[in-house]
Amino acid sequence: MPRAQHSPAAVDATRQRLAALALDIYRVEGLDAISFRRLAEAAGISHTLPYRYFDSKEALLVALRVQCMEHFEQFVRAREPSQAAPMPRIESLAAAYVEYVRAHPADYQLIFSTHQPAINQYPDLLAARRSLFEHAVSVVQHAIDAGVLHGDARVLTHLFWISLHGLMTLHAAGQLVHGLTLEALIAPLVTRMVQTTTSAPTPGPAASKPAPASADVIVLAPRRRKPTA
Amino acid sequence: MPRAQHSPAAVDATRQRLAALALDIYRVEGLDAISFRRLAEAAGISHTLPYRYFDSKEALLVALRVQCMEHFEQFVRAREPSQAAPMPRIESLAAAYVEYVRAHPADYQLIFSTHQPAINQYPDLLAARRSLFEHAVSVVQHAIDAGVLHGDARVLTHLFWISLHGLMTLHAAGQLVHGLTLEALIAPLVTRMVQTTTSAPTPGPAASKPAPASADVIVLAPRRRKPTA
DNA sequence: CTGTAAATTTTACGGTGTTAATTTACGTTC
DNA sequence: GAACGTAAATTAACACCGTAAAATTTACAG
Repeated sequence: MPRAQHSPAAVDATRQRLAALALDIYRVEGLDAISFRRLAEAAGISHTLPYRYFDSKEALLVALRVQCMEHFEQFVRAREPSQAAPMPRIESLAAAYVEYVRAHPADYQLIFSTHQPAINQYPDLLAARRSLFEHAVSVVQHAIDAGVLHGDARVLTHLFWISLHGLMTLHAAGQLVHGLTLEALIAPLVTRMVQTTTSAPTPGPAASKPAPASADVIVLAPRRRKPTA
Repeated sequence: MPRAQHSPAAVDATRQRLAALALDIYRVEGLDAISFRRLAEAAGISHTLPYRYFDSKEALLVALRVQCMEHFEQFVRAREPSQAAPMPRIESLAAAYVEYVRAHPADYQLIFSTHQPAINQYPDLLAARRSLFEHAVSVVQHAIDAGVLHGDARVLTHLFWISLHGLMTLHAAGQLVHGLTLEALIAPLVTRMVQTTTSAPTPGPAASKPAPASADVIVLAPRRRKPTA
């Protein structure tokens, strides 16, 4: 006798539609413009109905981040050369990364926004990040297998990513210091990244097993201390 | 006849006091807990009086950022070895940077928070950032003058900073991928940073004058193309 | 048609940033 | 010392916001 429940698929579709709408609002008017009431108005529904699709505003923002991350991954994957030497593949990956941030700086800022719940608390976020990261790892692993890179693929990938992210997050937020542009920094950065890892077979103690650093005083590996062995 | 105006010094002092109070709230309860009403209550004043000291909430947040940046610089300067060889000085600077973020992750996140007005729009922010950056530049310049580093000091400093910032911002936001820790990444990162710049005298075309890149297709400098000269 | 449960809207509460009106406090002048 | 004028500070008000609960509409089985 009761009214039939909406199919989970239909609910998911509406959730997607709302998320897409919220993303539109974000892109045009910024983060502060995102609100359930505004979103509901844009969708032509009452201002509490979004609660059927998102547990809270935080959940909505997480959904937006996931959406952006998936788009990011798809963007990067689409620009990957099908057949290429290992290092050019890595460079293409880096180039695609940069290209994405230049094309969608706001989306990138959303993905890596500070003051956001830790990624570990949302399985969807974790999965999206993992997918993107592991893709990069596979490209790096390919270079390692070919003998042109040396070290642990995940650590190496993370090192590459750290540098790229540092540059792109500053660029997207307009925080590069005056006089220095993305164009002036990206080339030397990538050059250094690549050149370091290809030439040096990761000198034992530092890369494979970093200094214990259980105490919080010494953070950097003391470079002048000779290996005890 | 009129009531005496408060001296600018007294007004500044109160502004400082309110900013310090807001920073306390932020550190304990996070960004969303910062509000004029909450701040006013903590300061024992009416909820609109903060407008005497800050044009808007955005201005308050900017003041907090400036406050954190000044503390950051002071923290780093205090840990600088007075006399040391150029490269150890740079390493100490990097270590101090890392130490600060580990000790005050929330403050660091605030300084570099995304979705904040561009730094160029607030002279105070610009000055604070400039001061911190130029300090680092001087340390790098010292190494260049000693002949142990090669290249443009500002570009080189920015490259160092980008990598450190990439790592620390991910660390502070809890966004490092699972299994990889700050401790495991900081040593190889710094090792690579240092090693690259000391060994390579910045191979002409890439570092000094990056590829034109007026079109937005090619971003990376094509590494395999030999210098025409 | 009717009952019933799901879907949706309406109502309500406490909180926010911000502006305008109002009150308070104090130095100057009579 | 009382009255005045102005700066300081508070109060009142508005339009938002997230969220919870109540009220209502809607769609379908019988």
